[in-house]
Amino acid sequence: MTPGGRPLAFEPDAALDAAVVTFWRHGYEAAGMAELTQAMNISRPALYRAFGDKAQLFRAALDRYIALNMGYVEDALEKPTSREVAEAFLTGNAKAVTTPGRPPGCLSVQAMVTDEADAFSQLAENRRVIQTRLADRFRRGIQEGDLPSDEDAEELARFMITLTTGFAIRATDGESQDALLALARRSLAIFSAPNSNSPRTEGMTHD
Amino acid sequence: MTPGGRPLAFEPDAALDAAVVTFWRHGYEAAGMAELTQAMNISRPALYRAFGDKAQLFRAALDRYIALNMGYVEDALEKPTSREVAEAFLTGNAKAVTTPGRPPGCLSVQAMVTDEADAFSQLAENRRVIQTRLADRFRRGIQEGDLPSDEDAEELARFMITLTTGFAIRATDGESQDALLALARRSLAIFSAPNSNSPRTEGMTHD
DNA sequence: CTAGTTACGTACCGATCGATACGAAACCTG
DNA sequence: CAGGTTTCGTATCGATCGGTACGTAACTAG
Repeated sequence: MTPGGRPLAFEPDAALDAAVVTFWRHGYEAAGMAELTQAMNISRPALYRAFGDKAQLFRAALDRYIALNMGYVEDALEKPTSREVAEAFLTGNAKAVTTPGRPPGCLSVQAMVTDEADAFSQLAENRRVIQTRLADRFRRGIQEGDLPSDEDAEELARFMITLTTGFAIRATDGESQDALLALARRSLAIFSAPNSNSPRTEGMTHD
Repeated sequence: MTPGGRPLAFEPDAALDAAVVTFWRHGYEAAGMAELTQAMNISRPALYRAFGDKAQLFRAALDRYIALNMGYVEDALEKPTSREVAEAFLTGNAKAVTTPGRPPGCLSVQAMVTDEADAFSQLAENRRVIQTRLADRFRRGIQEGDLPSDEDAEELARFMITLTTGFAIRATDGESQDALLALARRSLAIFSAPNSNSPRTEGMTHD
């Protein structure tokens, strides 16, 4: 059984890595099959046999991208305090989107601009999972007392995601890692000021 | 002289508005000529006669988009204090990227994800102009004393642009206007905390 | 009217898109 | 070896891409 047949002439993981880079650089639609096959150094039919169609290839590439390039999320979530979680999340992202030798920005953001419902929903789901885990972590922080009791965990998570999304686009626009790290650091000011649920004691915001 | 000839059968500005919406929704490359001509309700040759090629049409659409949908930038820059400038800029953007009846997000961000060097450089230039004007305004704020003397005007401007870029993507992801407005308000916490140039930035959590 | 000018849109261009048919080649089993 | 299985890549598919040639229609000037 399992007679074997002709063996593969390429390393699937290595080819997938090349696909990751291509999608990372160009997004989903702008990454053509011609460029993908050239980057992966395999023929077009070989790509379809190994990975299915373009949407399935993207799915596989996204999974590998997350596994290889978004480890900072897990690391951040394990930090002892909410502030350290936020700091690790933001600085980890700032570094990930400006890593020398890799495309600037974030595959998940580059490919968000697409009509393809498949790719879009996968990316939105990935974002939502991270945002939920951050919110859960901040909720724990409220319970443990390292965040004010009237803090809005969802809003804080939304703030984090919004910042990292911005980091990704800024990186593709050529922003330096140092500049993004400085922004990450200063963004933590949100932990040192009254939140939106606090009563308007200090006359800081006047709508 | 100038005998006239056959008159135009469509309103150029109305057609351009339709092009704006199409680029806004899909970005530069994903907006096909077929969809553009259908949205603009003119034939393909009519489009090329009136606007040149796709790149020129995009340029015209971008100019019109800026004129009609980015007025909040000018409004913000005229505010009396740096903090009010920032608040108006952020809230104005939050509203602009979630205006009912218009596509969510920002044309300038949607179209940033593209290989087309023409479109990309135009958008990058637009961003750079706004960022520079913000930085200039914040520099004035430092001179006038409404910002600390050790504040980094460039960094503050970078922070603003990064946030609004994030707002735009979050909007396309379905975030509500209220949620973005809350983020805009809370982002102003950066004005109430020591900046990165102050000695000993770390370890100042309130506890 | 005729001549000149400009815009009209059908029909089409070559190039590229994602995706495949198909015969040859490389492996295993017996 | 023969028979079965799997991958190989050339050559090609129809659809769509951005862009245009060209004959016709609508206007003005004389």
